[in-house]
Amino acid sequence: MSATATPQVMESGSSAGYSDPCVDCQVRQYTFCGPLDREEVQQLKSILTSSQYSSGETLVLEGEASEHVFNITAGAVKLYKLLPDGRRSITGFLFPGDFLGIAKAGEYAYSAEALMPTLTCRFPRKRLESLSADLPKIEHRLLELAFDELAAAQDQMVLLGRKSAAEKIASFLRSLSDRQQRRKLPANPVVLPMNRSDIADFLGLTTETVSRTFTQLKTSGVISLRNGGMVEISNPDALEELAEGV
Amino acid sequence: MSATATPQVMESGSSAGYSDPCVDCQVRQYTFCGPLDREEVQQLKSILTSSQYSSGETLVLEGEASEHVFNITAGAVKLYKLLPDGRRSITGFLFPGDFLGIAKAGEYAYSAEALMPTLTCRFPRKRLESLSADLPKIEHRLLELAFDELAAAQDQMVLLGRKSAAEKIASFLRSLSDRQQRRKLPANPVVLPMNRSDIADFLGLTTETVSRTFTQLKTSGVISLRNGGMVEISNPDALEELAEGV
DNA sequence: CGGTTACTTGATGCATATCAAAGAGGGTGG
DNA sequence: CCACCCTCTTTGATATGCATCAAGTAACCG
Repeated sequence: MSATATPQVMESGSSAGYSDPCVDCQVRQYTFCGPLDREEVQQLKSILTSSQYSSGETLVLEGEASEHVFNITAGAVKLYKLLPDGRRSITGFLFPGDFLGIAKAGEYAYSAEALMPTLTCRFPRKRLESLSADLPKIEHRLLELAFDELAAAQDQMVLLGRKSAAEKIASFLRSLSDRQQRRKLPANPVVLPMNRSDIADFLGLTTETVSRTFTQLKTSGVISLRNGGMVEISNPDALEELAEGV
Repeated sequence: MSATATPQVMESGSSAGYSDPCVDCQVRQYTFCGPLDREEVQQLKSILTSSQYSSGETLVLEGEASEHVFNITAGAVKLYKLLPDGRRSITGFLFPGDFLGIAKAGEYAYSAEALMPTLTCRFPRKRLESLSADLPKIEHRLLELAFDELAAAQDQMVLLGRKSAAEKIASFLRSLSDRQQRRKLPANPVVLPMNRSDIADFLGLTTETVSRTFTQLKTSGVISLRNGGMVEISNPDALEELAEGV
């Protein structure tokens, strides 16, 4: 297993007279930086590193000491865990505004890999923790985010444990569409930065079943497949019904 | 769908000259009350209600306004979500020391039902939140607990998405055994307060498959079944290997 | 002790996995 | 700029693990 990639890094603490990346940040409202005032953001900025990863690069490895936490500011990331024999489970996809760095006993609980060129704000865990001691707003917001993620994890358990292949794909597309809307992007078409095999490992299926199910949904007029890995939801109501398992 | 049960309640804020239930609390170290000092615990106690539920009683219903959060102090609880057609997914089991009350947009994300006579400390969410504003230790601890739960949720996703029936049962037994140890109970035998159908809905299987798999594990000498829903782990190494999917 | 519920076991079926190979892009070097 | 190659996706044929359907058996409780 290779070591975590060392990404190209742009130091950001220093001044340059240009516009402030945190003030201009398009995703701040979604992150733990959201509730902070101008001065508090400056404190955060002083410990943050802006780092970029190219497609396929690893951000963190499961089991590594969790020295950093990240906010995704652009791109997309997959989180995954491996069984000893190579079986893989993708436990989530991250998009701009999402948080990365869940740790258990000081080690990352999963590996994370960029699905496309990705930008992050990276914080040394220790320094963020000391800062949080002074700024309880940070932990309050992190707790909100953690509860949201827990609720999403529950939904994913229902999906994995009790939904059919078609229901899984429908739920997946709806969820991505919803997340696009939360980021103020159009609900349609749904952009898929991940390949069929990633989707399969996220939904507990195989590549072939994912492909066949896409074809079925296409044939039945619920979706249509566009170039560049995009999916047009032609019949949102039908997709919704399928997803909810009616 | 019936309303949430109104449990028998014992007011605890009042004094009685007896020993203090919070000071004596055996599970405090596991809960968000853990890091508080004597005086802070008194503040918590003033907003808490001790409530008990009998087997089968509902603590909270998915979709209800989440007015309370709970610490389980005795007994056992199952958390579940339903699909419209009745399919059920059990998303977790709670034991003494565990926290209940994950909410999304002010509504419970799941239903919770007692598996046996169960005691809880129940806190009005609003009042706990205002108290947390003064006692950042509470949110800090809650965040730790939420991260632990998120890590556990990731493991459950691997289990549901990629493990065989035998691996699921083995992982399940190991996990219950570990949790017994964390509560300073013997690792063996494993006590199962839930029935086969609950286990099935937790592992994404059917009752029949759970039963057959128990029989297999028994036949192959990995476990043996005891009275009162207890399982003796006869060969912990074999169980471990199975669980990890080697 | 009878009735009820939970558990186990057996026979069969099906949704999805597996194995296999044929398109479809997409990038690169000639 | 085109031809080739590599990877991803789709489609087809077959296999299988678990679900479903169906009884029997054990445990529990009034």
